[in-house]
Amino acid sequence: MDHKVDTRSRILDIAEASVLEKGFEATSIEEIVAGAEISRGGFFYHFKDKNALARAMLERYIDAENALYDDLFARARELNDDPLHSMLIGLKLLAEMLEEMPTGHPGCVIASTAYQDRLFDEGVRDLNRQAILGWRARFRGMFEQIARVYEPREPINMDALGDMVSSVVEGGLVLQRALREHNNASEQIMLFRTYLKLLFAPKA
Amino acid sequence: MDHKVDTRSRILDIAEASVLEKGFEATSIEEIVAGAEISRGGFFYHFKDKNALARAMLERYIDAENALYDDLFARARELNDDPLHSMLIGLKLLAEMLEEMPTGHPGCVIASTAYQDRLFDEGVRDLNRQAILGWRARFRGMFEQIARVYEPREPINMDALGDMVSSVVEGGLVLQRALREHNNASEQIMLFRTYLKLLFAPKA
DNA sequence: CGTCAACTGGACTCGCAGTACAGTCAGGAA
DNA sequence: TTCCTGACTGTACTGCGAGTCCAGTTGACG
Repeated sequence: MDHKVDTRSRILDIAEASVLEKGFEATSIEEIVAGAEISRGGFFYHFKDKNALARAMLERYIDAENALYDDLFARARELNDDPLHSMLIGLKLLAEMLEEMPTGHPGCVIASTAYQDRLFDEGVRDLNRQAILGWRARFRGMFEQIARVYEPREPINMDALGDMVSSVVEGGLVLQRALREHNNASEQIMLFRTYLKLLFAPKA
Repeated sequence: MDHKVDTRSRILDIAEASVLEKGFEATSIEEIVAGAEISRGGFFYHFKDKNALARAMLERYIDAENALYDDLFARARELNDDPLHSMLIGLKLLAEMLEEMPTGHPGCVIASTAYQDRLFDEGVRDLNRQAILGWRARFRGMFEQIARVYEPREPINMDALGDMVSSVVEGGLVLQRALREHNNASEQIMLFRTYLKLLFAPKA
């Protein structure tokens, strides 16, 4: 456990950085082993093929993202007990966090795998799917809690509203990548936040 | 001009279908020439390399998308002269259109190229960038027109709001692809429509 | 001392991008 | 009619990256 901070994790770290920067397909095993300072054989000792690497990366990403959401909205809830206000605080924290990520955000791995479907097996695709469905359920639950206190001003499909968090993050990240700007995702989150404010605003 | 409906366009058609289905990298020149019933030499006669193909595809996509937006919002404007209401109609039409596209929507090519950056040269990336900036300007203009009639209920960054159309479409398409569902993008558009309704609702 | 996990290193196959180039073939200009 | 050119075909080659196979090394632990 000296400089070999667990080779497997080191491979994942290198791969992650490269995939975030240029995509999965464009990331060669060659450069991963060069970066991790191991041999090709060593790579295949840990991962049967590139698919297995993708799967492991996705698992890590999704766990990290879920932990992040858990933490963020738990902190937000501590700051304000009202479901709407704690959600607004959580989204603000999320936007701030996105702004502080110079290169990229795990979220884009979701999009990345989505658009390179055929490169991945059913397992990878299913991981991706389950992650998004998990976020849908998570946010749907939170929005339902809000709706119990503040009646929405317009009828809303709660599943779609739950998806909108992921959608707005993913969409923002796509813009960010394509435009080479740095705050599109956080701006989109802030717009979504304003949406919620309007949607659940008391009629009074 | 008999069965050879212009070989170049035929190549683009085949490539387009394949790229929409499985991504650019996973689309081999081999299968394109097989589909278009030409030789490998024939392909390279028309396109210097895969990059040139990507560029031509993107150009076609962007033109088509712009023409679609022109048409859609022109029709919407004919149906209602009010800027807000015609925007709401246009978004409804857009959502309906997205629902009727079984496989995919050109929009995903934007995301696709964004996430496979390094495969493409500066020209391709710039096309992508200009397209998104164009949509930003287009929608920003429309929202400003609306804001002149209906004062927004919350202060809004108009550039970001313009981007939100693209963001919500792209994000919805990501979800759609990952979840293997078929109406996420149109649902997201409809949510965005509700947003605009709330944002520009008269205070009365 | 032996064993086992965690590697190294090299040789090989295969598929795909891209290059090179010689040859074919239809149709319009001279 | 001849010649030229644009739109190809066909073949052969290089080079790269994924993935396979496997024999051998090394360090920690029982």
